[in-house]
Amino acid sequence: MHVINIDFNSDEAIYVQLINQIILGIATSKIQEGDYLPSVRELAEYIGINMHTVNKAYSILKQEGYVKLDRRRGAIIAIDIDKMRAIEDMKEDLRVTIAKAICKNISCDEAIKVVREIYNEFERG
Amino acid sequence: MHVINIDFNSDEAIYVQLINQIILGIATSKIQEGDYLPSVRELAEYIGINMHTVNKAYSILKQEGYVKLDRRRGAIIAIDIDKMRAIEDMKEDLRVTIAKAICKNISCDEAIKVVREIYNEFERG
DNA sequence: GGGCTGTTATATAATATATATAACAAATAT
DNA sequence: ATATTTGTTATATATATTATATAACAGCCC
Repeated sequence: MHVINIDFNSDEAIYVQLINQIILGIATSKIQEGDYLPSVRELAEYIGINMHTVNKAYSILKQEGYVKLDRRRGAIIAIDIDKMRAIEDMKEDLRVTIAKAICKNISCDEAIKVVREIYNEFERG
Repeated sequence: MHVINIDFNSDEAIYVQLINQIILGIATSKIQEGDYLPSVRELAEYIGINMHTVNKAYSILKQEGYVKLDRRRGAIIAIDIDKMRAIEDMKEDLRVTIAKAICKNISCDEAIKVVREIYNEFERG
C-alpha cells in the first residue's frame, strides 16, 4: 500500500478517497486478490488520520464485496463477484455521467472511445 | 418541470439530486435549450425546500455550463459546449466506475454494451 | 410603485465527517 | 500464561457540510 495519497483539500471525504484508491489499486493490479491491507491502526498512522476513518472505508469495502475482514489478520482483498448486481450498480453510476455527456454533445461512439482508453490504461497498468 | 422528485431519505444531498435530475431532464429532452426553469423561489416552494438549496443547485449548473441566469427572467437552459473539457470531466468520472467494473470482472465489451443501452434509453426518451 | 427576478448577507439548525479515548473478544506469538 | 495485535463497538467531541429562516438589494417589467 505505497499507493494511498490523500488530498486533504479535496471536497471528497477522506474515507471516500480511501475507498476509491483501494479500488483503483485492485483494478491496476497493484493490489491483488489475497493480499492483506494494513491494519486500520497501521494505515491510519501511516496516512496521519484517525483509525475510525480507515475502519469506515474498510467496512464499506467489505459491504460492497471488495475485501473480507479477518479478526486475526486484518483485511484481505477478496472480490465477491455478483456480476448481475455489479452491472446494475455500474448502470446506475453511468446514468448521470452519460446524461452529462449527452448535454455536452458527446456521441455514443466518443464515449465508448473513452471507455476503451481507460480499460487500456488499467489493463497495461 | 413536472420532473423533479426529491428523495429526502437519500444519502445524496438535495442540491445534488436537483442538479442530477435537471441534467437528466435535459439529456432526455424533457427540458430543452431555451426553456426556462422555475425561479428559485417557485421551485423551492413546489418541492418544499429552502430557496437557497435551489439557488445552490442553479449556481453550480451555471458554473458547469448547463444554464444561464437572467436577472429579469430566471434560469434558462443554455449549454456551454467546451467539448475538450467535457470529455476530460467524463474521463475523470469514468475512472472509478470502470475500476469497480474491472474488479467485478466486467469486460470492456460488457461495459460498452451498457453504455449503448443507456444512450438508447436517453435518445428515444 | 408594485411585483417579479437573481444575488448577497447573516444567523441558526441539522446532519455528516473526522477525531480522541477506551474497552472488548478472538487469535497469535513469545 | 501473558502480552500483543486484530477487527469491533461505544461514547464524546470537534469540525465541516448541508439546509433552513429572514432580510435586504439592484435590475427589470408592467
